[in-house]
Amino acid sequence: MATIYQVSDLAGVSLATVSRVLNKNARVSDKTRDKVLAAMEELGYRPNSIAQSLASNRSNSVGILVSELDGPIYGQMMAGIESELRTAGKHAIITTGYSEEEKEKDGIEFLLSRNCDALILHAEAVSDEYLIELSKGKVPIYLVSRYVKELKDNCISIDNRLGGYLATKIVLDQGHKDIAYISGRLNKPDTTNRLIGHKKALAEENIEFDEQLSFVGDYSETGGMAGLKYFIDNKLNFSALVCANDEMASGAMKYAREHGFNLPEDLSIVGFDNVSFANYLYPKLTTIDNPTNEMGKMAAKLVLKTVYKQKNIKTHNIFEPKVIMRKSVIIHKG
Amino acid sequence: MATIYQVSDLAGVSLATVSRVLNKNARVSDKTRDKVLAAMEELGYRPNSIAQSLASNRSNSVGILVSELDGPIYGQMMAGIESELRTAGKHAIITTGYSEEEKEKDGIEFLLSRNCDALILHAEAVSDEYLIELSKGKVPIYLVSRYVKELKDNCISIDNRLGGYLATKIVLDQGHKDIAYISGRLNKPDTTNRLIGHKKALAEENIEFDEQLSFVGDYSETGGMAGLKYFIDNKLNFSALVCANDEMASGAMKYAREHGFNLPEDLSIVGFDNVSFANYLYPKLTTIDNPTNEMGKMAAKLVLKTVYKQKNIKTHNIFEPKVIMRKSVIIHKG
DNA sequence: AATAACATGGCGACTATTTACCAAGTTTCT
DNA sequence: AGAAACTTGGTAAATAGTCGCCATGTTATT
Repeated sequence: MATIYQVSDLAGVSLATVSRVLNKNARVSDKTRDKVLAAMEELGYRPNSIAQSLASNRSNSVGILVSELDGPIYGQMMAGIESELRTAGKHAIITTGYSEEEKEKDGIEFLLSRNCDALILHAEAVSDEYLIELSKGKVPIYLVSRYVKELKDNCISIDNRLGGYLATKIVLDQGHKDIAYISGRLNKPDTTNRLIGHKKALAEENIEFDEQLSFVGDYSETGGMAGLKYFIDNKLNFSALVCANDEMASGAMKYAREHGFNLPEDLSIVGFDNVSFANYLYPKLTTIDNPTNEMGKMAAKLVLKTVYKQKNIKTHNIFEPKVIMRKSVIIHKG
Repeated sequence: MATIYQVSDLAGVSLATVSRVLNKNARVSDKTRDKVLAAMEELGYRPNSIAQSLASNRSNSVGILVSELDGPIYGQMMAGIESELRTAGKHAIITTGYSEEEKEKDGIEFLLSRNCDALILHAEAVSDEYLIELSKGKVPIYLVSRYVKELKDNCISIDNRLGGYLATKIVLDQGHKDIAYISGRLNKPDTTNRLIGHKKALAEENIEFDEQLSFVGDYSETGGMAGLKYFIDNKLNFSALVCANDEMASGAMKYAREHGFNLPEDLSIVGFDNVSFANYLYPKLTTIDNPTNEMGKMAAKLVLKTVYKQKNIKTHNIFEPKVIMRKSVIIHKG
């Protein structure tokens, strides 16, 4: 493989000039630049990114940690991150944490050992304290879909409180009064904020929040099934069900259908996230859009702006959830 | 960040010895190894992977090209690749080609410019010739879910002919005789092989393949909808539909339901791939499992074995598709 | 106790590039 | 014409390791 020495030889130009052409950090006359570029072309020169990294102490790579590679949400997030980084010539080193504390820490260690210039983390299991401590290190970290107050400028998240509010508002607007709620585990702020939003929507309609009509699931399909089973087994009265994510909504749908419900006639259901399969469910799931793709893009932009000092990049940290109306909610006939 | 010099200082040992400990390529007495490891620990030493790469001319990174980051298939494939590579301490640089020739080439160029030790490609748009040419370069390439005869040792693929055969066999076994088939575009061997399998299954039952009852789709939901529309508009007679992938099966289901079909009573449907949402469809889709996750793992193992010379790794190149029985096919009442 | 095998030290070359610096030459402007 | 601004050359240090060689010292084997 050709080196800059050979390029400088062939172009009849000094090493420094070749470097200047490569890095665009100093004036080079058009004539000499053309000579250099022609020489590179002729030699098929490709800068050795590893040597560049070593000398400049920059790896031009950004470490990405997601919970899964094959979940519908993470895929979109990665797609967003990768496309932004790649157009900037940076690359993504991707690894997974499987929502387990030890594995997330391992993954982060792994990324640090690869000399990433920054980390974009979708860490779920690791504590706020750990992240705060980590952020004191030399490698800047950015959090997607997680809000940690102390690191708020480096967080990209959605307004989960508003999301929870909107989800419940959908069924309220259709006249439902008895609304069951399946939450995720309450140890994450995302989850509790969705619940707070739910309660707020109820309060606005002067409906008292009924502890009995809420269930703590685990964001999985089976969690949704368990939740609906619980409500039915306890002979509770409800005409609508709001779930804190689409997986649980899907599970609830399955359980409902297996137990003689006609959907959506007998039960209106709202999900959260708007994952890709929400559109494949029957009936198509009404849900709240969680713009993970754009959040991924924004996280990447934040890195480009703050770490790589690119100009003219506009960023914002909080995204607004949007209502996606489909077929799983109907007007309450009461 | 600490360097090996500081480690060797602190451990009271030579540079060479530290390197020996790091690379495990020469005998080091337990006593000195412990001293070295203790020094590393104390300094928080982490080898600089970039300097290692430069000096050893190995980047320990493998470039991955997939068609999308957020498709159900590619996610599983990446998950398989990444987990294998990571346990071996190698890392994955992931990029996308969006099934477009130019973008795939760009992506490959990008990966080559990052000094990857090998490429694992799920390239769909690029020609066989291009890949063969590429394989003559210094960086070895491996193909997933694609079979190119000239590179067969570097290809991981499934037996699509058998898959197509099994898919059609499912409905034949339930007594169906009039079987429609929605194919993908016939420019890819995967697609034509599935069709060949379909024809073979028909032939075994002495059913003549009816050109009218086959439609060329594009592997998308709308392709499936268009296919079913075509069969219906032409007033063709069929009780079962075999689709060359799950997306098209899902589209056909939607179209069928919107046009008054009761599923699965009025039409039995078989998909192909067993993507994650197949289980969320209603009725749950009977399909052929395409073990992309394992294929990804196998591709990574192949790289570990052939590029990184790891021992005791067993590999094979062709995977067998399996039937996944669910609810979208019922016995033919006729 | 002699010899072989093993463990370690020390050195130097090598990897491809960045970065800073100063000097010298060339344009351009006034 | 003289000064200022721009362009280029040349050099050298720095980046953090790998790799191979040979000499020397230390154990183990017989």
